[in-house]
Amino acid sequence: MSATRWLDDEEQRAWRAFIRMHGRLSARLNRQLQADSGLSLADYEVLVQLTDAPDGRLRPFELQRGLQWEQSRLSHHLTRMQRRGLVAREECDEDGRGAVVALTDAGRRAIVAAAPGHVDTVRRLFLDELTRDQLAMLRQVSDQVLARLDATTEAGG
Amino acid sequence: MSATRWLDDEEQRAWRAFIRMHGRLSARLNRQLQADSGLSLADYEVLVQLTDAPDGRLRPFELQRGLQWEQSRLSHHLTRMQRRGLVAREECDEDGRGAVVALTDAGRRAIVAAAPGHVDTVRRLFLDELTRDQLAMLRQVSDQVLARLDATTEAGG
DNA sequence: GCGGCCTAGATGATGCATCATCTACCTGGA
DNA sequence: TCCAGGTAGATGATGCATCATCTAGGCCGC
Repeated sequence: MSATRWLDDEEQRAWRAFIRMHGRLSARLNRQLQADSGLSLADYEVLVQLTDAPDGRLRPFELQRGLQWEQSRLSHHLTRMQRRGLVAREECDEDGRGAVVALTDAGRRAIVAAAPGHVDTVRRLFLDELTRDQLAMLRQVSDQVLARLDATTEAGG
Repeated sequence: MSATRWLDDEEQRAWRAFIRMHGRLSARLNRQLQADSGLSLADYEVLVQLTDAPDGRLRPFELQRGLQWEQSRLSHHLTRMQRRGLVAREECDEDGRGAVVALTDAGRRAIVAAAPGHVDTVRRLFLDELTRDQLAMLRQVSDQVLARLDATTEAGG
């Protein structure tokens, strides 16, 4: 490796501010969700995916693609959500290896109850703080970085 | 609460892209650090703070302010780092309640070894992807949101 | 129709994050 | 001087994230 190019002042500040902002924001969102509806942000995201799916049913690997989670994280998380009655696991007819995850009534009720407060908090703490231009740029930046992440394999990075 | 203002299309996309980008980016950074130097991102940040401190020593509450972590997270984390020999806990002369966290030689060696690869990865996966304007915008947005987070108490939010 | 390889998913171990709670010490006022 | 409240920090329990590994069924060429 050649000599390290350390971060200059502006890079340093931007990078640290970004990391810290995300950390604190997600902590707050988590706390609000947890306190008001007993769901974690992770639960919420799983439930959103299932709600958007026809019949409230998805194969775990579809869920995985939608969430971009690690497979084992998803599997463990589903186990916990199943234990709490938010989702159910069913057998899959088309593929003997597979499973189907189904939103339960309790799961549907939970997300319906949680959504307004969560959306409101996202607005108050984040979206309302940004101009429309800033929002567009943020999306642009996020998409660029995501493309970069997709493009680089684990090797070296 | 009044009727929920749901997210419009652009808000939805920007918000989700942002969340996903951060999640995947930090996962990659963590893996790289872990694989190449056996440190987590959290370890790294603690070590950075200590390295920047005079004499490699800080009170836990100073560390906490620098990192903006929860107190108990920090305490647990220090316990683990202490067990691995990266930091040491000492008694505090000025304040009988307090402690002092000191960077050990092993800790110093660990971060010196880890830094180049980490900085390089941050560049390759993130900074190099952004224009200078985008970087400035990101910092601006992060600071705005952080100010918002500071301004709102836990109550309601 | 069976050997190798792939994909779908579960699981045990371990480290991490958070919550609630606890101890010990400091500080200011009656 | 003593007690009330506040600050510094540690700790046990619990849920979460990741790694390595495992099972089982699908798929393909021979």
